[in-house]
Amino acid sequence: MKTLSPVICILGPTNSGKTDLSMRLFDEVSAELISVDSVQIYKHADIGSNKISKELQKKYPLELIDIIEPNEVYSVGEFLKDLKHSMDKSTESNKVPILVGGSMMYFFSYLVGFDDLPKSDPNIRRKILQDIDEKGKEIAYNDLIAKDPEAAKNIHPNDSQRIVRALEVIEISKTTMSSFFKRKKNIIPKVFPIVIDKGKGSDFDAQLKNRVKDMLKKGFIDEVDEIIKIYKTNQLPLLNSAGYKEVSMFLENKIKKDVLIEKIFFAHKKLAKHQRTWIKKIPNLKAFQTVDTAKNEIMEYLSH
RNA sequence: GCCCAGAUAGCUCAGUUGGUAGAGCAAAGGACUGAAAAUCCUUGUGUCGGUGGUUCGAUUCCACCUCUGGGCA
Repeated sequence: MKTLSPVICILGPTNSGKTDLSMRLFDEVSAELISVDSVQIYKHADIGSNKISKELQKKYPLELIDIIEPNEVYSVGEFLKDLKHSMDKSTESNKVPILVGGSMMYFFSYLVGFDDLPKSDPNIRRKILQDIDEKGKEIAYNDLIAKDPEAAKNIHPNDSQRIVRALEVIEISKTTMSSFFKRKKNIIPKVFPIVIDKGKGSDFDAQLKNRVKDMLKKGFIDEVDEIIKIYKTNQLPLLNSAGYKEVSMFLENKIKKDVLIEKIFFAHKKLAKHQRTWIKKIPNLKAFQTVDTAKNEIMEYLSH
């Protein structure tokens, strides 16, 4: 039996140097880079999700990017399965898995735990959504209180997305959603999770703004236009994500070009804020402000 | 120089038939179990441009002033 390799996790808000750090580690250790990113998962979503260039990808191959079409359903559950495969692969080839990315719920589920709820069923979901459309979400929420008061307690009456999900789980499983909740701990023998964040402030804002300008220069708008043409719809989860939503609104003439940059910038700032809120909840993270200090500490950890 | 329209929260603006004001965006904090870069929750004192006047009371009416748009010379 092989000795288990330690697992390095690099988390952090957008624009913090995660990718940089992962590539520099790759230069020095025999590693498998694995993306933890709910948008880079998608094919065609390159510029807006800040994927590294095709050129760099040759030198730094990334697992779990470009694995699904934007019109396919994907979610945390799928991700955890895919992640397991990628990790197994890297263990077999004696490489250190380096998980890097900004999808904090994915990281949270991997590091803290996740339960086997039934996966979403499009037919049942459609039925529930239709019901809400006809009768309103108040009725749906009351329905949830009746069927699963425990779950309802933790869901706000306005949060229709969660109400739908809870009703869906009940419908599929014929039991309550809360009965699944155990936060079953994943067993990770050796894991070294770190967060890199240079902090908010004017530097962060300025860099983020430049990054957004860059995206537009590289053809972000064309990218979104292309995606809408290929899949013949703009009703895709991808087009709801930070930046993609704004560009798609621009293409529908709902916002003007001169405010587009600002809107995308704000969307990304909000994303960073949301990511930081998640990060506070993840236990045992080692925090770093610069790529250098983080890299040194990780190298030191790996040398034992 | 004249005429018109503005000046209200960090930004864009609403409003008060005179009783000191509120939306969206931004900001701050938070929730989060198969859409999660999603979805949702909480938080609003701001010389209501300045100075005077009328009034019990003015951000609201009046006068003048300053500034900003636009038009005419």
